[in-house]
Amino acid sequence: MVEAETPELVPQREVILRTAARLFREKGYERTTVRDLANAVGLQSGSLFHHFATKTEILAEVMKRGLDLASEQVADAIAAESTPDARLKAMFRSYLKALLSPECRDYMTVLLYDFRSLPPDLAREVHGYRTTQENRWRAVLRESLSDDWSDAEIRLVSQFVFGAMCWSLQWYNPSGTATLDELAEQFMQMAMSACRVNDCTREEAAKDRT
Amino acid sequence: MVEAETPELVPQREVILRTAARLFREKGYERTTVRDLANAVGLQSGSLFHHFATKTEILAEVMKRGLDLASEQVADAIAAESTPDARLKAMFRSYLKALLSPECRDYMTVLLYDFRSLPPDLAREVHGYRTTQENRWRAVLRESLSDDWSDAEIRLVSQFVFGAMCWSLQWYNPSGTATLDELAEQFMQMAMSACRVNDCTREEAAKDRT
DNA sequence: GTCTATAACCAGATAGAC
DNA sequence: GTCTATCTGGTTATAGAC
Repeated sequence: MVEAETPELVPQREVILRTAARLFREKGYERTTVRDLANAVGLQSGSLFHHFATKTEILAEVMKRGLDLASEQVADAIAAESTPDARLKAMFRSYLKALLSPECRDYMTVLLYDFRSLPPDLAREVHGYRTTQENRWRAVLRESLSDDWSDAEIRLVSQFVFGAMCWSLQWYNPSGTATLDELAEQFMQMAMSACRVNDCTREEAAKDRT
Repeated sequence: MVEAETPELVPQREVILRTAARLFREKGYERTTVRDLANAVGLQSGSLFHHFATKTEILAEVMKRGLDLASEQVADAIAAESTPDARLKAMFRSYLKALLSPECRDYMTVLLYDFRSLPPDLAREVHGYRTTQENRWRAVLRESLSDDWSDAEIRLVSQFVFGAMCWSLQWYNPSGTATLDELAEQFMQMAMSACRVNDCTREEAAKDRT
């Protein structure tokens, strides 16, 4: 049905989640009251609890939504490439672009900053979600790097490069001079070199051993 | 005086700040009550306000203390080296080691996560502190990279490599297998290669132009 | 599904005795 | 400097009418 595209028919639950992501990013989860959120979507505070049982449930949904949105974009970009090296480059490029895209940015920033506000059961759930994704991205790295890299080494490289990318949520300004595409290109190159030069180091070490 | 070294003579204000850093890191600033903090240092909640005017003042002090502690260690490490390249390597190594050191880690994590809880005036103050430091580190980068790098390019590289380092606060586990020295060495190498390979890219681009 | 009204609780900060 | 006692206001969540 075409009606599904009209803004008026976006389910109220979705509107609440989108608004929550924006407010949580701006003010932090703890400093955003259910009254703030309700008013921002044009409701009274009590009405929110018809859609969500607790405030923390909203938080967890925002985080999982962020992970879903980002992983979908990255998975699509990877699937479009046919060589390991091209897949790795596509992963880096699309990961940064997905993180900083207007659709994802609020959700992912909340995931980054407000993790400590989740109660233990929801924390486990979200953490599981996140781990699943990280393992997927590490598999792409593994595929492209030489065979003798240990799991620990792969993990270290991925912590370095994905850390650099995630950190962009701290400083990225959408109204800055560089376009998102340019930024993604340059970050991809730095990420590739962080991987490759580690390869060089290993080759030198191997030479030393012979 | 030797007495200054005995634990009993550490000023109460210091004890409060140290404890606050630890609690804020564990539970987040907003979820740590003044009662939690007071009890953790063996006081009643009202007594805290003899040492600090407001809860946010404690937060700002914790953040500035973290920046001071880290920058001191990095500055010392840089000062001990005599070539630009050695200074750059020393900066990367010491920055990671300082961030993750038991003395700094709590403070710096609070700076990272709880920035949004600062009222505007304190936010400006802490942000100024932070900018001053970042400019110092960028000067070390500039000194070691070829002359034709623009300010924007320097900024991008520093955002990448320092982002990767800061992100370690998210995942670093002091009781893990690798020592902090090993970790710092590997991160330093990846950071150096992210800088250098950007140099290679530029050389290729220069060749293309001729 | 949304509203109004409110329950039940907990927060930061203050005042004055010691 | 620390304590006790308390003020004031804000918080999540619920109940029942519409």
